Amino acid sequence: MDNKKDASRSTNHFECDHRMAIEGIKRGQELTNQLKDALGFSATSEPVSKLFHGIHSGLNNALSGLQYASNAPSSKSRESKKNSLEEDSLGVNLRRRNIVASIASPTPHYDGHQWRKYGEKLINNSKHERCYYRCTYSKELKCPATKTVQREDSNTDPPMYSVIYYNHHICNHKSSEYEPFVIDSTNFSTNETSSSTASQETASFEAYASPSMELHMLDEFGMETDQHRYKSLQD
DNA sequence: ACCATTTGACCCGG
DNA sequence: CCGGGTCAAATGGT
Repeated sequence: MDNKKDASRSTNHFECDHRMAIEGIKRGQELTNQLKDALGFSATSEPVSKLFHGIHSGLNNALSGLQYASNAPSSKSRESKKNSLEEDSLGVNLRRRNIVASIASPTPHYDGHQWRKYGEKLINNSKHERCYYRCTYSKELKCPATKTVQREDSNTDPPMYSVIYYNHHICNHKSSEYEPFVIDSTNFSTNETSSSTASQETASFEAYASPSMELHMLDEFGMETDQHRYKSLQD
């Protein structure tokens, strides 16, 4: 329409800074997760886990703020033959990718949402391919949430995957934005000892999760809950 | 037959 | 033009 590329010009160097800042924060998130893994059981003690929660919240807020600030509408004069899903009914641009969370996990699946794979790509300096998922309800409920999963190059015994979440879910939310979600788990010790034999899901663990807490939850409880489910998915 | 995944082509920004 | 993200027809499983 009438918005030209004027705004992007004046904030050009800011966008550059945003990029660097965002990269730095994402790096911080990854390292925080690695640190928590390295701490093992110690990381589950209340003061320490509160610290991690605080770190996650701070980083996540900073990330959200930066991404929101650098979210200025750019000149959209492109009109290709297939431009069907530029915007949905809510005006959400389905092609814009706003990072919501970035985690490293040995078990990137089953984070409380259903995903549908729509692509797979071998990335330049990576040994493994990156997989692209979108919310199962992206079509019915116009849910814009997507995620990418890529196995990291490091040959750790449980292979680690970098998971990046884009856009918040607008599906399946009932009353609160901070929806509690349930993960069934026998025992959720975060150290890697005796995790392979955990089998029957008898107990259920539930917790309230804020968006920043979600990072914490995903990484911390993803390990064992995913393990048996991952198998059933792959087999 | 239906639905999710696979996979090569296509799109698009840098 | 290249690299990363998405589309959509083909494929496979149930």
